[in-house]
Amino acid sequence: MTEPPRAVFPVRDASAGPADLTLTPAGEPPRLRADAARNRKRLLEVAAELAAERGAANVTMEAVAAAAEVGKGTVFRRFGDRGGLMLSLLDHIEQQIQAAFLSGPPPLGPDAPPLERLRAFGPAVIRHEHAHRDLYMAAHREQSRRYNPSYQVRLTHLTLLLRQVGAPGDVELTGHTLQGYLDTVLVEYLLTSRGMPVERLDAGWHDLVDRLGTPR
Amino acid sequence: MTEPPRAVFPVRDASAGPADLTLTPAGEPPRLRADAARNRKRLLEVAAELAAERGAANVTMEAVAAAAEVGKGTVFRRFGDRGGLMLSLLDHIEQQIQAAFLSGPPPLGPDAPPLERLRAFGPAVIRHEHAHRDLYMAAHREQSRRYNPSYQVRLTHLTLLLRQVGAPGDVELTGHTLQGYLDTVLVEYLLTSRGMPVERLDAGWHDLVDRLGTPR
DNA sequence: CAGCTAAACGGACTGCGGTCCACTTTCATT
DNA sequence: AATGAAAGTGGACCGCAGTCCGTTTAGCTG
Repeated sequence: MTEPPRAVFPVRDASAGPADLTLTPAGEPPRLRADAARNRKRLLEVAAELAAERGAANVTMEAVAAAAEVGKGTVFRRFGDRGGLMLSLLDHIEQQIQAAFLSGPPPLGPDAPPLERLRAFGPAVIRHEHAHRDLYMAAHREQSRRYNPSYQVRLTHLTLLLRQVGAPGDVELTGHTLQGYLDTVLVEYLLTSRGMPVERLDAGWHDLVDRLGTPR
Repeated sequence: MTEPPRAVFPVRDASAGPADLTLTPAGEPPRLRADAARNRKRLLEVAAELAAERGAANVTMEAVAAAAEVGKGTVFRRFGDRGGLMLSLLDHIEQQIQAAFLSGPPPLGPDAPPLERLRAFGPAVIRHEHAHRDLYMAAHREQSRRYNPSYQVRLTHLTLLLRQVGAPGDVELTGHTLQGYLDTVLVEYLLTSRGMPVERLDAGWHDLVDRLGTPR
């Protein structure tokens, strides 16, 4: 419960009515002391290594501490809990897709018309999450902080696009609905347990966007 | 990992294409030995008591075992893990709402036209989940088994109704989308953390159903 | 009713997440 | 350079989920 705000894009909220999201305290991280910063970096590196070699689900806090040659308390002080560590690991990966839809090339990025961006969003996220499912699932398991900064960024983005395409109704709720469709656990369940081809999920997304996004 | 199938309504699946859901092994519970059955019952009673008095989140497996005067191993043998116990506790509660929409009075039950049932479903579930949020949240925390029998029952019901109202597109995926909107954690977040009035969620549901359910 | 086997039982044991607190280090101030 | 306080550190410690295995018991079979 001590972890400084995650390195999520600042996102000055250009939309979202009552959504002043207290979750991202907005100020930049309260600078760490030199030794702390060094340790934080080492911990993340080591944790990423361990996750790569034995799967994120099998990374224990103790192992991370040991491999980084610090005390266990240090890991907890820095990341709060296991969920915090996983979220921090995810940050890096999450930034890739954030960059893609906030400032990348069309059809995802800002140079495409809103409807196209909206349609492209789903397939991109689905593939991204699937590619990094190990970490996403592990982070999910520690449900502390669902509705974390990443979620908020995606939500803000979706509601913005929805407004731009003239979506009717309660745009914020529609955003949550769309996010629900992209939920990692659901996607993984459909792809893996139910064996759906990813194209079917894509089609489902396009349908959803068409129905929820168009002015009717 | 030993828990016998939950006491969910058999639900001879009248719809659901590739949904032969292996999750509910369909056969009735492989009868327990007399002592085991007795203990199972005691354990559930005791667990419900403890949950009522100290909150489901604070019920430990050991405490349940102790209060029921059995060994810890017995609790685990019976319910597999904490998630299994919580799910079993929820069963009882879940059956109430299942009964309501499978065989209760209109507008939820079978004597109302499908579109009305569909529209009534959301508000009913939202209120139900909210009323029992303690258990739903606790059960959720043990994410082992999301997409459990209860989920499947709701899904089957929703897809059936969707077909009856002539919903276009991929009805199974639409069912998952609707379920996503009713996800306990999301609902709780919106109601509690975001302070939305429940009527707003109701309205969102009606909108969603209208948009996804009507033939366009 | 005796005998047998699969099921159930109990509780010691392990491993991990998370807390606590006495001690050390950084770094701003003067 | 000295110094004081805030920040950081490490590791013993705690509680709980989940496992393991030697013992007990239900309940069939003859």
